[in-house]
Amino acid sequence: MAGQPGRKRSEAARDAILGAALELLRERGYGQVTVDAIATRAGVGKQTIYRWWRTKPDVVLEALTAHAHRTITLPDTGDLERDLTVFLRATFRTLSGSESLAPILRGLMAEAQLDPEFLARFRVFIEARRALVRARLQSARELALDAASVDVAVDMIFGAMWYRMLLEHAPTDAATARRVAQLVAGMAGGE
Amino acid sequence: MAGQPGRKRSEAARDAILGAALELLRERGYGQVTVDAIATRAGVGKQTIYRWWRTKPDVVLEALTAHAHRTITLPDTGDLERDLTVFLRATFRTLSGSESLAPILRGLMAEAQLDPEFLARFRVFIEARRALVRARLQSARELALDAASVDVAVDMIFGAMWYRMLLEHAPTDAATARRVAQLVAGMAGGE
DNA sequence: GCTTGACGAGACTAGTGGTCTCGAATTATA
DNA sequence: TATAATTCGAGACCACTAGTCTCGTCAAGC
Repeated sequence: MAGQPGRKRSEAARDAILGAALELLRERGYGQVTVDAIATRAGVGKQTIYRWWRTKPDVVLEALTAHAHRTITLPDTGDLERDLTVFLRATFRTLSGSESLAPILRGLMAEAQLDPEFLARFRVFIEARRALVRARLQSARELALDAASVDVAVDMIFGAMWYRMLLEHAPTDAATARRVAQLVAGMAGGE
Repeated sequence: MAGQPGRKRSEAARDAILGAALELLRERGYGQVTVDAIATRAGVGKQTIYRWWRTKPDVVLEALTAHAHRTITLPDTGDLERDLTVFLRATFRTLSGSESLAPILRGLMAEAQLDPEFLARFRVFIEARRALVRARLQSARELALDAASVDVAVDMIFGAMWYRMLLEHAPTDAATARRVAQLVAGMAGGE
C-alpha cells in the first residue's frame, strides 16, 4: 500500500468543523444553522466541509455521533420493566436540559423527510438503538412474542419517544420512562 | 353586521389552489412542490395564495384536511382489541397505495420541526386523532390505567405509526394494525 | 359611479445549499 | 531538489424558492 502523495486531511479542521457545528446547533437550533456559519466559526473554507461531507445534515449527524459516542446500555437483570426503565430514563435524560439533543435529532428527522438519500444514512443511526431494545425484548421471559410483534413493540417504545419529541405535546421525562416500561412489561399478559 | 365592500373571496380560486396542491403533492412529493407551481397549476396569482394562507405548509395542511375530511371513527363494541384493530386498519389504509397520505404527512411533520409556529397549528390536526384514541382507552374496561399512562399508551400507538412512516424501515399494514391492537389490549394484564 | 378589496400576473428581495476557482501549503516520489 | 498530487482557506458564484410588492383589472356595497 503505497502512501498517496498530496497534503493529508487536516484533523484539526475536522474537529473544528464538528465542534463549531455543535456550538451553533446549541446556540441557534438546527433550522438557524447555516453551512456558511459553520465554516466561518470553524475558520475553514466551505469547500473543506463539502469535500468530506455530502450535505449539511451529514455534518450534523457526525457532530452528534462524535459527541454522543458513549452508547447508552440496556442492562439485562431478568426484570424487563426495571431494565427498560433504566434505559429509557438514561435515554430521555439526553433529551432535556440545556444540553438536550432533541433539537438536533428533530432537525435531522426533518431533513430525512425531505431528502430520501439522507434518510437511508439516518436510519443506520436509528437502527443501532432499535437493535438494542429488540434484543432485550426477545430475551424477555415476561413476553412471549413472535419476531414481528417484538418489532412492533420496539417501534411503540421509540415511537412514543419520537412522537413526543417531535410534537412537544407531552414531556419525555423520568415518569414517562417508567410508564412506558410498565406498559411494555404488561404487554401480552403478566402484571 | 354590515356587508363589507369590495370584491369577495373567490371560492373557485380557493378550490383550485387546494386541488392543485393535492395534485402536485401526489405527482412530485412534498419536497418538490413549490408555491409557484401551485399558483401556476391553479391559474392563480401567488399573492392570492399568500393572502389566505401564511406559509406553504399551511396550504398543504388545509389541502390535506379538506380532502380527508371524513374522520375515521373508532367504534366502541366493548372489545378494545377489536375496536383498535378496526381503527388502525382504516388509518393505515390511508397511508398506503397510490393515494397514500404518508408523503404529505411526512412533509408537514418536517416543516413543523423547522417552524415552531407551524408546529402549533399542526398539533391541532394531530390532537384530534389523539383525543379519539384517548377516549376509547379511558373507557376500556380491559385497561385500568391512570390518565398519564393512558396518554403514554396513546403516544405509543400513534408513535409507532409515525415512527414507521417517517423512517420507512417497516410497513404500516393490516398485520401491524392487528399487532399494535393486540399489544395495547394486553397492556397491564389480560390476554 | 365611487370606494374598497380581491383578482391574475409577474418583477423583485432575501436567504441558503452547494459548486467552482484560485493561490498557498503539504506530502510522497523521483 | 524538483514534481505531481491533493488539501487548505477564502470567496465568488449559481440555482432555487419562500415570501413581498406593485400594477392594472374586476366585482361588490353604498
